[in-house]
Amino acid sequence: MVTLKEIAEKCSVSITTVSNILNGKSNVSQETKERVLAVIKETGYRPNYMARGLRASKTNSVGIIIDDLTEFSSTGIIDGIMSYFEEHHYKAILENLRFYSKWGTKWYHNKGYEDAVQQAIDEFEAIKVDGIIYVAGHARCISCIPDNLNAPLVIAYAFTENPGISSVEFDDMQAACDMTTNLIKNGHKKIAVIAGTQKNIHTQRRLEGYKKAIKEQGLEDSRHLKYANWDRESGYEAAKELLADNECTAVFCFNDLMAAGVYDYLDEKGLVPGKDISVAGYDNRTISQYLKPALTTVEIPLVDIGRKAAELLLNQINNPDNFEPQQHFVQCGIIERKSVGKL
Amino acid sequence: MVTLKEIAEKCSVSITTVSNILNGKSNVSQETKERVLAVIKETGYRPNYMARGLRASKTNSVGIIIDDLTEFSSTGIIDGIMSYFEEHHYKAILENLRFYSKWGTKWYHNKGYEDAVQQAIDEFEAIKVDGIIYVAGHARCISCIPDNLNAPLVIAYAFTENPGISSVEFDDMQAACDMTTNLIKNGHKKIAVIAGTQKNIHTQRRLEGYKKAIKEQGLEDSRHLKYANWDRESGYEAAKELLADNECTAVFCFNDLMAAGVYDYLDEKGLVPGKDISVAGYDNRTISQYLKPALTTVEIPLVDIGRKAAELLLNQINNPDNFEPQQHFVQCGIIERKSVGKL
DNA sequence: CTGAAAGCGCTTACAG
DNA sequence: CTGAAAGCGCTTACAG
Repeated sequence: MVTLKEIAEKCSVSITTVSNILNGKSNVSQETKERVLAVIKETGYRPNYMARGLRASKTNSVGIIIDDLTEFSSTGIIDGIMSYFEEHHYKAILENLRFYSKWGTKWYHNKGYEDAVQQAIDEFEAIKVDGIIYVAGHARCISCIPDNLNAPLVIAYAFTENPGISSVEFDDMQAACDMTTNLIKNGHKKIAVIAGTQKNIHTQRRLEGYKKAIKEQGLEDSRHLKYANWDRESGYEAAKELLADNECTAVFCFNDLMAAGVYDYLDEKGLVPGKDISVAGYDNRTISQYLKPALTTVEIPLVDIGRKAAELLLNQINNPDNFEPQQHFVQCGIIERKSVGKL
Repeated sequence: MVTLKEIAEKCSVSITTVSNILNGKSNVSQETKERVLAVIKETGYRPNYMARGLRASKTNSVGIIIDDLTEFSSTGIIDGIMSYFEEHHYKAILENLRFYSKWGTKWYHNKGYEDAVQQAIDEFEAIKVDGIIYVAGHARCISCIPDNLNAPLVIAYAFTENPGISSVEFDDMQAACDMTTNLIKNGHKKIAVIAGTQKNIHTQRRLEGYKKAIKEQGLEDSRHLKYANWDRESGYEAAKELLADNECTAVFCFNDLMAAGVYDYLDEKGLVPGKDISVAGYDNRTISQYLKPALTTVEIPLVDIGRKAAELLLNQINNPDNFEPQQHFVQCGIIERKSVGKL
């Protein structure tokens, strides 16, 4: 490994001068600069990251902590974060907590998880990252972020009650409202809803959005509501109960997986989604365009969430003193496909 | 930030002693050890990663370079890599090259990509990782790995002609052979194949497997072969041409996306997959179980590929002198669902 | 414009 | 069992 010292010797200058050139200081003569730069190029010299990080306070790197990389939302958000930092010449390092893989879907009941988060933050601080982004696997109030952080931290896909920490989420409530309104505008007056698990924040927000739309459009609140488990089977079971009385002309599922379960039920009954009964999903997962007919659903702007989180973090890094923590909400879009029919 | 020096002062011992305790050296009295450990705990001291890395040669961290995180194969492989290293107390750092996102599916025609790989390797060497895993987005011969590596490197999901570098892939040929045999055992004698792009290595290997099975089972090579583009539309188009003459009773698609295209075509014709015509896929992507009927396909053991790559790398790190580079092939499984019927 | 020197927080022979 | 000292490769006042 070539070092500063060797470059300095080769050029017969001091290491200070080489360092100054490397760091774009202006106090070096054009002649030496060119000479040194040539040698640097020729030797393939790269500054030692450890030494630099040890000495300087800034490492130009940020840490990303992620609940679980295999969650459907993760890669999009990370891609957004990484694209933003790439543009701004920051290095992004990923720490994957693997909560779902290790502990299943109910991992947040496992108290050990807070220690794991704490430890990940500690490690990033030990590595001296300039900032940290915590990417959650689902919306929730995150209470395990310590107060005495050495580096700025922003939360993506969840929030916190700590007033000093920024977060970026998507506008879950409004998207659910928009989708419901869309259903109503298509002539549906009795809309069943297959919600997620009852205490889940996504469930609560989407339900709120649904109710808002119902109210705005002057409809009555449906009694056709089932809490389900976010998966295909529970969607199927819920459909079986909800649609038995033939009262509803549409079903709003709070995710695409449960919508697939509704398709299963309809299939079994010889009913066609979008024709006999309309169904709407949420998430715009890949499967939604492979279902037949293709599923009308809500698109969550994952990449934008990632980019926005990165932007907030970078602002905070660059203005540690006069930044304003903010709770940012990115808007979702409705993807209209073939599963919602006009009445 | 608490430092070694502060701990030492608090305990009235030298920093050497504290360092020795931290690194599990045995030459410390039980009494001092306990006293120091207590203070370390109390102060929440964490060793400075930079300082340690600068001084010691080993950082207990590895770098993962990935063509593109958003490829379907990426998260599984990475999850495998990270689980292995977590068990062995290594830190894994991810660098996402974002080739597909930046340059589309044909990015490897873009010569700039080799520089990007080179640069990623350089950066990891500057960070002083103990080793590097390169996770490819699709199988190919990787020729841009420099010879003068400072850290061991292993390739996952692709290979190289450099004899000193280990790689781990899956047995593409054998899986295609197995799937074809499965089709034949179900009574199919005329099997159409919708291959991927012609020069692609997956295409070549799968074709080889298909031919091997045909030969082993004493069948004649089918004339019903189309090269397609790996996507749904091209699968649809290929099906249209291949199935027009009603000669084939089954179609083997070299990925699930194209199989979905075949479903589209069959649907249009009022034909039922698995009943009127059998169809097999490859990859076992999420969509394959949401297609109707559920798609019989090849499962690629992504997590195993990741874990194996991690294992090979760790072996090489621990035995830099007497390790044997190897080309490892992980076996695939066949997932039998509903799209293949018995004749 | 240039360089000698201190120091970032550790680890590692080495001496006692 | 314990510690003084050198040194990893840089950056940063500071002096000239």
